[in-house]
Amino acid sequence: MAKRNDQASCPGTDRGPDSATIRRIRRRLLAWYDGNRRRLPWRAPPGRKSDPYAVWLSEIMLQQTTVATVGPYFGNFMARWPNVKALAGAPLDDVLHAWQGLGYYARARNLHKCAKAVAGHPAGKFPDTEAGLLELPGIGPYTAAAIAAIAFDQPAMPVDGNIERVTARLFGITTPLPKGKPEIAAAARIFAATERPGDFAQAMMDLVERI
DNA sequence: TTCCGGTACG
DNA sequence: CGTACCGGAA
Repeated sequence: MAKRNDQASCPGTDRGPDSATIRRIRRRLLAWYDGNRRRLPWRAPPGRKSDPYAVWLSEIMLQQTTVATVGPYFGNFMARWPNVKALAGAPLDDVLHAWQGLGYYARARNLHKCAKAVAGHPAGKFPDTEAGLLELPGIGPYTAAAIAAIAFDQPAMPVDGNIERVTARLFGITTPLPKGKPEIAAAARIFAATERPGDFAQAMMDLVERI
């Protein structure tokens, strides 16, 4: 990895926000988040460490359902299976039944499979890197980045359709999708390489509600 | 009623 | 790379 091979030889695709712009947007976004962050059951209070199990569980549920709907299900799961070991030890049928109403039952199966995989590890804990998380059942690129950032403060940025919209808005990127996707992804990625990756990710998520 | 969406799978 | 999954929202 001696040299960086960007698209300097490809005219028209090497655009990106300059560092001053990025710094300005960072400050603005974090300041906004510090004053407007949503209080969510799976979200740790400011300054406190979040529970990776809770973050993982919520992210899996939120893949397919709104915050309002997930709320009660998340509470039920946490009350019944407070940690990954408890969930791993539960009968699959119980998990599927508790999942009833959320849809995408393949994910409930993967949830259970993932819990068993994690609990089966020597450490019995979730991997704290994006790459490690990505290997687990039911965890794709988006969820791996979300958990890495929120639970472990790793420099990762989950990018879904909403984050794309927010990023495009923040950086004034007007290139229409899907053509502007690489440009937007590049901007979002720069965001992640900062000191408060978890807060950035959650700020982006919360900001969606205000756009 | 159509459209939308992370992930796994074909 | 396209499709299925399953409910909610438009």
